[in-house]
Amino acid sequence: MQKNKKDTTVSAAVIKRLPRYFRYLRMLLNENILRISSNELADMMDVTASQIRQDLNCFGGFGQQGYGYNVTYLYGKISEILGVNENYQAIIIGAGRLGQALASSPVFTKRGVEVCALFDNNPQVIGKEVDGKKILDISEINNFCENNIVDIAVLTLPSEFADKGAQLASSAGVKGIWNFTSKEISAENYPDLTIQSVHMGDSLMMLCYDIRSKENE
Amino acid sequence: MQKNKKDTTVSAAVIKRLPRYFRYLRMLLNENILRISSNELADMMDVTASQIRQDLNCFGGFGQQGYGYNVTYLYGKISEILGVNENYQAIIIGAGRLGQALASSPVFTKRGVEVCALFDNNPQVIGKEVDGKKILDISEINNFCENNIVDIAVLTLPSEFADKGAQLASSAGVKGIWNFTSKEISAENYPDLTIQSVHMGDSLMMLCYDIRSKENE
DNA sequence: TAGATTGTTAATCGATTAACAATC
DNA sequence: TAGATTGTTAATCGATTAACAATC
Repeated sequence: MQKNKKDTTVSAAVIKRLPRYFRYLRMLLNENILRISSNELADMMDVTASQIRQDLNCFGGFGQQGYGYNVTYLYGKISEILGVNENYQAIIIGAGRLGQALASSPVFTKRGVEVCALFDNNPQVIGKEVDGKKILDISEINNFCENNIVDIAVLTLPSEFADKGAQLASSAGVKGIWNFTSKEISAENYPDLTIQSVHMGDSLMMLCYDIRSKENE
Repeated sequence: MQKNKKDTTVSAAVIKRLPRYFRYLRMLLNENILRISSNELADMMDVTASQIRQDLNCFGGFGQQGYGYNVTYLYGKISEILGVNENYQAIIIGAGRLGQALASSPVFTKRGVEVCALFDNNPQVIGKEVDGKKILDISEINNFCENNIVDIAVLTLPSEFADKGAQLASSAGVKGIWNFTSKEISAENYPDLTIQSVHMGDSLMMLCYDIRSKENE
């Protein structure tokens, strides 16, 4: 079998930048800008044109010499790479304030992910609906996942139950975990799962660090 | 004036790792482990001992040859570096579901940051209290910040109002913005402010990418 | 064809790792 | 003192940038 560009692994550094390209390309589309050169985009995004060309070339030649990049086409390609068209289905484990906030936020729909249900163990919220999605009893999670395609489990339960949530998600057979707790989910414990942690707390601490170092200048 | 280690700028790569050290050290303290070598910590965290020693040495010699690191002391130092003891005060701009969720979450208190008020323009929520914090009318923001010390503004309003929120925060005189919208806040427009964006959506997209690339293996 | 801009190779820069002397 | 482990320098590795030939 021939090995083409798409088969080779792309470095994490590049992957991390893809969502940002996605955001900028969508902005350009919204502004009806249909053509852009790596230099123009580089100016907008405050990176080098070289980096943009290198990054995009990890996935294939999306541009055209002498012309630049067709924004619609490039946006489509990046969307494809990031799985925006896969229509991934997500469940939210932990229907407290954060879980409910996410359920009704555009963060999923904007990226082609759909929330199909929430789960909790609190009788006060079980049975409720958030943005048209039902909050079910946590004990129904396996049953639900057998009867519905579920790709992603979002962990929005208290940090002390993070691992319990991951176990539930794992045994329910999801492909990935989107972790909002402050605990790390050990990848070794869940070899079949892909895990992404938001770690909002880390972000807050970096903000505090930056504030302090600016003050001490 | 003598230039000491603390004055030299530390690379962003190192700073990004500090909150993780903070989390692991707190875990160790909770388990009453009061002494640790770079090798042991490296095993726990799945990084190299060399990296740990290099990272910590950017801020000073926190260890002791032949002994290792005193966990209590090191935790204190990292906390200090990250500003955990500064008692920073935060306001939340946008008291929708996400804003209210954050207001009542432990993400702030665990890191020594205090939420002192929320702001919104929706009469339905103005006057309400969340976890003991008042939701005030957005028009009172300047007045509030004049009469209270406010270091951080948390942006949890709809993305289309991100820049409006940043302007409000800026004119109210906060030091830093913690941005939860999907829009980027241009640092050039707010030279006096420190900005940290969570970009949850980017995290979700990377999760989707990883799921896809695992499937295509 | 001439001009523009990509795709790609080569050069540079920075970050990570290895090694070891200093020292508790 | 001997053993352990740091702090720090030197070597390696990877990521970013610069340069330019390919080509639209």
